[in-house]
Amino acid sequence: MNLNECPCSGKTLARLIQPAVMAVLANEPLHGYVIVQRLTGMTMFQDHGPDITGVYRLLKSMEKKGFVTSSWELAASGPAKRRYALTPGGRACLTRWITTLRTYRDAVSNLLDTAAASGAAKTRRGGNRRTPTPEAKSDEG
Amino acid sequence: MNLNECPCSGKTLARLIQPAVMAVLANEPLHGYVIVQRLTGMTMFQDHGPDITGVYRLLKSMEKKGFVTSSWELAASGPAKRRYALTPGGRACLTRWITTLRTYRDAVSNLLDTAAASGAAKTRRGGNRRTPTPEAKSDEG
DNA sequence: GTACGGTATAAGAGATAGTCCTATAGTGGA
DNA sequence: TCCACTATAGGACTATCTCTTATACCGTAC
Repeated sequence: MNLNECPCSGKTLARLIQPAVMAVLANEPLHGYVIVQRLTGMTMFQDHGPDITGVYRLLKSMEKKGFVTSSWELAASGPAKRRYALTPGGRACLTRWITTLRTYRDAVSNLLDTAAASGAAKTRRGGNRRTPTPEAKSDEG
Repeated sequence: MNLNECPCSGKTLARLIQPAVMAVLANEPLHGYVIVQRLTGMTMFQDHGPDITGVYRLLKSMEKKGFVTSSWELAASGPAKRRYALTPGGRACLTRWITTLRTYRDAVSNLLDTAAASGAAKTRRGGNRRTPTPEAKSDEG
């Protein structure tokens, strides 16, 4: 029982790299490496950043699905870079993601309410502040 | 390119079954089947409900990790039921989940902002914000 | 002139999580 | 007997994610 190995630590909260990549690509075509840097600055990857291999792998699969296109960029100096751009299909996917994310955020809030109402959060004593939440009036607890 | 097979459809938005199960178990010990029914009523599983096999599988793994305990309940009629109860360790995990979920909700909001700001949501017309992207003038290929 | 770190891409192997299909067992109704 | 509902669960598969390792180019330090 090591809570640091548990998903509750927040380390493995993912499954959202796809929309995150699409979101940064929606602004402008970028190289994989730059995408990773952008993602690293995002809230969802705060301290650790996404796995680089995973991002490249994802970009490959996204290209296969037609969500992005890529082209090699040969600069005068430095290694070749692959430049990824969002396709109209990818943009449609991102648009749908936005709806999904709203639902998701809602679901997480709902889950938070359920969890908080269960009393699991009451580890600390000293008067659980009677939050004026709507469920305060329900006859539960 | 079938968006119905894409995670953006919201079908595969999961990874949160664990805290959901813990949240419903925090109130009272329950049978697996009842847990599934409770989950089905939650926002995050609105229309489809969780996979039953997955929930039983999860409960097993949670027991192995020490987050729940189980005991067989032999009623006068009907098949034997396994009754799951949250352990103190499981409760600690749930408490941590609450913090994680807040962070997660925050991250999703942040991602929503990024995605919405990218203009992906602007499927409707109404004057596309004049954002002459830098690569509009460079002809890279 | 090579060792090191940064930029840039990517495959292999494995872990984890979740879904679909199937199997079991008891109860009750048509 | 067949079917539906309650109740639990394994097998096989897929998707996703991580860890390790590999490559190639570049600049700087020693």
